[in-house]
Amino acid sequence: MTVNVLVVEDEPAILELIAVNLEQAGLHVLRAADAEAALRFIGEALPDLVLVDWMLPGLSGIELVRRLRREERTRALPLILLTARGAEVDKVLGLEAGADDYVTKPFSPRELLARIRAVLRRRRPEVGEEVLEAGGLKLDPAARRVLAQGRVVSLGPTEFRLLQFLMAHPERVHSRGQLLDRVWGDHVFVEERTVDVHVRRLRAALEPYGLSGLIQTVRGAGYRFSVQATQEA
Amino acid sequence: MTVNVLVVEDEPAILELIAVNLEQAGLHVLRAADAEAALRFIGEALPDLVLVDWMLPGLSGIELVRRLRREERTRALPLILLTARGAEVDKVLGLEAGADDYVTKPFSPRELLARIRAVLRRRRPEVGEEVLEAGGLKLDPAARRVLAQGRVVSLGPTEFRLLQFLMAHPERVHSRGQLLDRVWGDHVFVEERTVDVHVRRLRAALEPYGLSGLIQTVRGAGYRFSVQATQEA
DNA sequence: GATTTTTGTCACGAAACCGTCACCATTTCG
DNA sequence: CGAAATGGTGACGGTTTCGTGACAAAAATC
Repeated sequence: MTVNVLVVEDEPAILELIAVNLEQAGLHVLRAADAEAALRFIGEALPDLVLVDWMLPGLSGIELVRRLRREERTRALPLILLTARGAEVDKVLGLEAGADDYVTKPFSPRELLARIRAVLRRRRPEVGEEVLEAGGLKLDPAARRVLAQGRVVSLGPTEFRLLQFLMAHPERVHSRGQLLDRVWGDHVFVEERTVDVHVRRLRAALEPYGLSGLIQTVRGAGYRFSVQATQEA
Repeated sequence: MTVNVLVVEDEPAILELIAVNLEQAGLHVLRAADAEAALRFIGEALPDLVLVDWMLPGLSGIELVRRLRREERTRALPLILLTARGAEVDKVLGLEAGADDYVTKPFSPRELLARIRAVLRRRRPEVGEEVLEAGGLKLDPAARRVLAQGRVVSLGPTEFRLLQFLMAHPERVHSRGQLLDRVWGDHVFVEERTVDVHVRRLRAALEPYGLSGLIQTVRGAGYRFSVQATQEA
């Protein structure tokens, strides 16, 4: 899960300083020297977060923030403003314009990273929060807990996500490729057979509770979560 | 220090009337036409006070109040409800939902301002005044005291707040990031692993009283306060 | 101002988890 | 029937994650 951060800063030295720090922390850094370039970048692909310097040639940082907040597509884009000194006015203006946070220069790399993390996690996902219940199984995403016949089932993170996806799309065959995309993520490179192993682990975890046959193999196609029995005689 | 007031009102004329009055009194006014917009505003930056109209399109004012009171972050946010006429039912409902005060339309600017000042003066002491009790534990925020099986447990301030938050939101996994935001505060920058250490200290403090397993680790996700046992088989 | 408590960070080790492979059983099809 | 394809299964090394004890800085207390 790489995080893309767009840094908008006209001073090359500072830009590189920031970029190196962020990249050391495992973030992927996109660079823009002014607001126009930033807008072009964002127009092509939405980054996960934008770091904007307050003072920019041409369109100022605060104007950039306002522009981004006006557009529907970029309204929820996390923004952090870099303000020069402890100019209180700027901070207030910046936050009012719609920035999620501000960092005053000079700043420590740690502070910057901490703020970035804070802003990134503040976005509330709220997707897939509903409790799934089927065939004697109850999966609660908020509690990250699975109950089989009312008893707690211990699952690893991947098995949990796999079961969650299968239960969310029951009575439907999913190919190994689809499962890799939806459960592991589109960008990961793992063998398709890995899915088999996780299915096996999932089955093994459910089997002690008398729940077998819920996850069915469809030869040549993939796997399916089904409450209905598959008796074909 | 300027006071930010968020006014939630769908009638543009009334909204402007209120806004002009408040701004003349030196307050800074943020405007929202409905509850959804208000939630977005509040999500970005907490105002000092929120003025909510009772009648709103979509999510009603009272629903907005309830939502805000449910969330830990906005629990202490001062709220004033604008009710139509002297409908006694509405007043009671509004106050029960968690509003700090109500103002009936039509109102004089002086009255509104007076109420605002009054509410701001007696700002809520702290989040969560209620006594929490679960799994042999009893946490009293007012007394800042925790009882385990009736005996006093000695906890540091941070451990206390951590336990309070966990007990206030039980049976739910909280990531280290969320815990940092809500126990330490959004603008505190500490390592995520610090949460681990405090959880350990909390566990160590509870363990002498035979209370273990209350704070559970969910690998790859975070921690959970749960009364249900995790023992399988 | 000195002592005690609290707090954040780190290093280390244990445990859990993951991806891959080899091997075997079963099915499919020439 | 035999070969190829497909999926189940157990095991193994590498990585990630978490618990734990120690330590120094900061804060509170006396």
